[in-house]
Amino acid sequence: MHGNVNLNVIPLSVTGLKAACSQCNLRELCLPFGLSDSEIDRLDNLVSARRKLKRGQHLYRAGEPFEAIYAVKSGFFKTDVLTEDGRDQVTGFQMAGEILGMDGISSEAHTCNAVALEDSEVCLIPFAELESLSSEIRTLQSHFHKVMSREIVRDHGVMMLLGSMRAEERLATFLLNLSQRFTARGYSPAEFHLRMTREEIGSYLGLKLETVSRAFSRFQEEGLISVQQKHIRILNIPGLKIMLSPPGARRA
Amino acid sequence: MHGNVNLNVIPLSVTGLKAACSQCNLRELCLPFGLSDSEIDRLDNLVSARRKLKRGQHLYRAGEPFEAIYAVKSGFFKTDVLTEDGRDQVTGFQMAGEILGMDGISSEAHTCNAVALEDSEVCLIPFAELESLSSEIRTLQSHFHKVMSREIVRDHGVMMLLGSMRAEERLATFLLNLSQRFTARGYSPAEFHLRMTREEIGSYLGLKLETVSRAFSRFQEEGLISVQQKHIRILNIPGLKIMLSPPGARRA
DNA sequence: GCTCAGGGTTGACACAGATCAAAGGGGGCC
DNA sequence: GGCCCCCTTTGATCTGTGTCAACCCTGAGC
Repeated sequence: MHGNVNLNVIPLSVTGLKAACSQCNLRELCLPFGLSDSEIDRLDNLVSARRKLKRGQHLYRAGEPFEAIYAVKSGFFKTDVLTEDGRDQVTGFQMAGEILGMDGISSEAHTCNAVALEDSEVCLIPFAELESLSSEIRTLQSHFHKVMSREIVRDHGVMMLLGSMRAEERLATFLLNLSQRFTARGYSPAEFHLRMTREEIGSYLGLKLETVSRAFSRFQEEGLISVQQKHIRILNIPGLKIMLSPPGARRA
Repeated sequence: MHGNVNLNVIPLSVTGLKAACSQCNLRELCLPFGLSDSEIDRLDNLVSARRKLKRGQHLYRAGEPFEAIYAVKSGFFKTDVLTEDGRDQVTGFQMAGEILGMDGISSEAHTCNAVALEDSEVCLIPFAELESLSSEIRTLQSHFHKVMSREIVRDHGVMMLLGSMRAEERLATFLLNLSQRFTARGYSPAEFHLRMTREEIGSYLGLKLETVSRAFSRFQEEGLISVQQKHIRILNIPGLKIMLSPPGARRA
């Protein structure tokens, strides 16, 4: 049902049909973390398919039946939720090694939309089979629980950000978080391309796009970062970290 | 390690040492949901102890080692997270049948504080044993995953609230959410006591206590609710629901 | 190479909610 | 039963961010 468009457009996606966690350089970040070689082989049988998405394509939409979770193999995603009255809120950005779709477990239907922000590839993990296997492999069960729990902790961090930080603190937190996640994946901590628009950043941070833009400009004026459209270079990481405390505390 | 103070103060808490999910009127809301009688008996062996807390006592604190999750048997809790610079953010309020502590799974240490807002009682569920049992009882495993997922979905709702609602929409959402949860527990949908202060409500909703107080006053002027300190009566539930759309959409 | 559309930046102004301040009121504790 | 502290309410003012608007830049498509 899902994926037809994609398969038509990119027949070569069959190349990667076998997911092969055992061969994947993300396995230490992703679901296989902590498993033995033989356990990873069993996980390989479960993670049976990949799916390629073009920029702008939906991986799933709110309301669709939930059947699988997804591990980002490459690329970049956003998730967002909509209210009846049309407002939407970006709830997260996901990069390689991160898991998408766990919100759907509770009601057996997805509760948010997941959209590729660049051409991307995901590994499809059928959820019923994951539950079966995790009741046999205790390390897998335990690690999956940790992945879900980490999502809860991450959400609490976002609540903190939205509930009690000012605009520049939010943006600094966001940039440092990206930096840290890129670093964990072997990329530069200081230089990266944003895959999302100012509006999407704003939605995630509870700000309007103009406020995001002004905060970028201000950081640039202060020599903390250099911004050229979506290309960001962090010039002064400690300086950015100082932005995380409220202005009062900073001057004191 | 934890709980010493409590045990010293209230020796009678031993009364409830055996938790007995099978006898609990919350079992349809709580972890045992969907289990057969014989499965519930096995869960009973696992949920081996209860713990009583006086108002203001901590169930756990950020940084403490994580060993168990807790089901609220009676009473009312808040959870909050702190930043280094001393700001805190209430991340949730928990009532009977709800599960506390899942944030601690990921790092094997609690990442937030849980505080009783009134004299309360929880059932202690040792996590390692829960994982063991859930790999044997598939319905338990599946239900536990749903409970964690529901927490993620709830967090997304809070992110939506914090990221894109105005003060009165936030408070209306909050009141309707409480109303709905009290209803599910057999209490009145329209009349209840708030267990938390205006400041705690404000922290949860990303507002200052004065703003919360003013929004209460405004709802009262408009005849939507009646407020006497912590006693709330909702007079016009449909009217409150209309507050959930932004003012522009309301008048249109 | 030009045009066009969508994203981004910047400025002026408005306003929701924060901040500061002062005064009531209720519940817990002695 | 009385006192005191904390919570709450309300008013006045301030300010960070939203809103509205104009313009610029860049990259895609013709």
